[in-house]
Amino acid sequence: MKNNATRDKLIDSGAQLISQQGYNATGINAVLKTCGVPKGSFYHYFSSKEDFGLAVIERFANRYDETLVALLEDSDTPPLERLRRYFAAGREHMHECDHATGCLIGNLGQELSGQSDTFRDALNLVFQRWEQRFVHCLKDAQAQGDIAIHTTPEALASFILTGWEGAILRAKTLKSVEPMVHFETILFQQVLVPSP
Amino acid sequence: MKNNATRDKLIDSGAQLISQQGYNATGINAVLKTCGVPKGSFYHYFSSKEDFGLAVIERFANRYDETLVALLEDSDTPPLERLRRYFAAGREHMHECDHATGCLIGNLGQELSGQSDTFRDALNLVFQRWEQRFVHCLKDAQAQGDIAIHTTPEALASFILTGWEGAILRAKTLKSVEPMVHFETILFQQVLVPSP
DNA sequence: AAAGCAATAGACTGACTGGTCTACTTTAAG
DNA sequence: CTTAAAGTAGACCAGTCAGTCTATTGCTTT
Repeated sequence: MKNNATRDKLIDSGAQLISQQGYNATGINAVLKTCGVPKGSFYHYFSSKEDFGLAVIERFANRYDETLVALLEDSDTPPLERLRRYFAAGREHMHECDHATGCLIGNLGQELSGQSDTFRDALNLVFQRWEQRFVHCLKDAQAQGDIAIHTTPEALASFILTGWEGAILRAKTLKSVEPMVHFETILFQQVLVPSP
Repeated sequence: MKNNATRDKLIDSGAQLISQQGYNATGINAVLKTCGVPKGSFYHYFSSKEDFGLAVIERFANRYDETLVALLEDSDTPPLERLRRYFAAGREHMHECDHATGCLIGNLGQELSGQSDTFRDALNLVFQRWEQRFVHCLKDAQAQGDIAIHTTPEALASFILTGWEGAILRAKTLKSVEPMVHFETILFQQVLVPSP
């Protein structure tokens, strides 16, 4: 059986370093140093750095999906309020990391999707899963008459995800959540509105 | 005086490689190889890789600003039509680079703004310049009664820039301009509309 | 023609990269 | 108790990294 303790330590340290510095800028030795694991163990659990990177993505995506479900599929809360909470959580995270980390998947998507098709596919799947969560929430909002959807729920979900990711990117370079606030304001004021 | 020919070759090759692979993944030797310049010349014109990277950003920003002015401040064209053309040009570029390159400033913003404050400042200034171009165009549209601005032109410009950058990122991972189309559609359908 | 500087040229350096290799220790099964 | 496998440990490898160094070329100014 797999001893998950060491493996998990590697993935956690890796996720942290890669979030901060990016994939290419993060060396395996740096990961080993921060969690005190020798190199022999690393290549016992992972066949290569790419393999390791994919494991980091998978772990992050799975954990994040849990919080996403908790926020966006909470049937006790009105759909638009769920979205509000999702954005608030994102803003809070941005503060916590001092506007430096942002979104791991977004970061890696930017850095690696032109570099490796394997990574691009993996990241694309994560994004698609997220979009589906949005679609579900938007359909709920539509069903309850809270919003009118002039295109398709899928297109609107894409709009929200891309807009949010872009706002996170801009917040990093600006070191301020202001772009995230602007996005949210205009989104709720003009896009997520009921039919007139 | 500066011999600009060699320096320009270095910057152009660098911009191309960095666009494709990112900053950290692009080695100086690779740049030298693609344009047949010896290392002595590189360190004659640039004091370090960071200095070189900043020159690449500056060159790209200046060139891009020209096309931005040509598109967004063309007073012969209605403001919203100018925006349409801007988006169309972005989509075309995305096709040309096979959905791999995207936006150099966005890429570097993602990769470097957590890594170096010098880079972050430089990239932030470029984004701010772009936003000002949008602000100008949006004010024109407002003055002509084409759109109603419920927040401020600055907030709306931020919204458009971040949404567009996010759509480019998503287009890269999806290898399709679909997210860019969705963004444009919903933007013109629900955000850039006249007062009712 | 001589001097001086801008620019070219590329061998070289120490540090670091991802990855391999062998040796050792621990755990579990028969 | 024996044995095999899982996991730990880190020295080591070839290659690459950004950056330095010295030597040489070419042009300009005197």
